[in-house]
Amino acid sequence: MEPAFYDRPVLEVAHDLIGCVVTHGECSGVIVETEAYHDSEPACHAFVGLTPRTVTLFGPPGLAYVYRSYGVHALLNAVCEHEGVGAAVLIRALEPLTGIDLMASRRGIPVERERLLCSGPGKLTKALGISLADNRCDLLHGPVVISARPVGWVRPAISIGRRIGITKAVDLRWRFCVTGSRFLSRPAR
DNA sequence: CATGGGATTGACT
DNA sequence: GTCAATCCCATGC
Repeated sequence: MEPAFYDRPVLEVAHDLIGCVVTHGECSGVIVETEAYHDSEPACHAFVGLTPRTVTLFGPPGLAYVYRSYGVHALLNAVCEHEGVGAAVLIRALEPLTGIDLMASRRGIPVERERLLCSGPGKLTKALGISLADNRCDLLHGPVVISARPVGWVRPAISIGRRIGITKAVDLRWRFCVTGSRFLSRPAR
């Protein structure tokens, strides 16, 4: 992945991250679901402006923004657009690729339930062992790395719909999914 | 300094 | 379908 990849409109990056690979240690998976967030709309944490929590979102593109959701789950985002703009792509689901046994043990479910290992933003961070300690890590160099689409994922069919689990700006169609994937947090509509 | 609200999940009815 | 868990941090007094 080139550094300039993330220095683009967040909707383009959210679309183009579909099919790319997230790796942490021996575990990896293909991104099958993303959502875009931008400081111009109220569902984005950066909507409130520059605070200790949102400095990462306004920082340089290509860094990870990892935050705790509902006091329980760590959620992984890729910071986008120029420094000074608060925008990021939420990684919402992966199709498991490597380290599946370790993912299953971290998730506490059998490997046979592959479809459920990374089918949600909180599930995938738990499966890959990603935590708040990975906040602000460089996604080009790790520990959390996002790399380009592998063979067979060069032209994924992508469906677009509304974002999930939010109460503001609910009508924006800023969610991107691999059409027909069994690994989504929820089916595309 | 106290309060309240989540970019969720899993257990349960 | 409902609901609690659990913690960071923005906001307001």
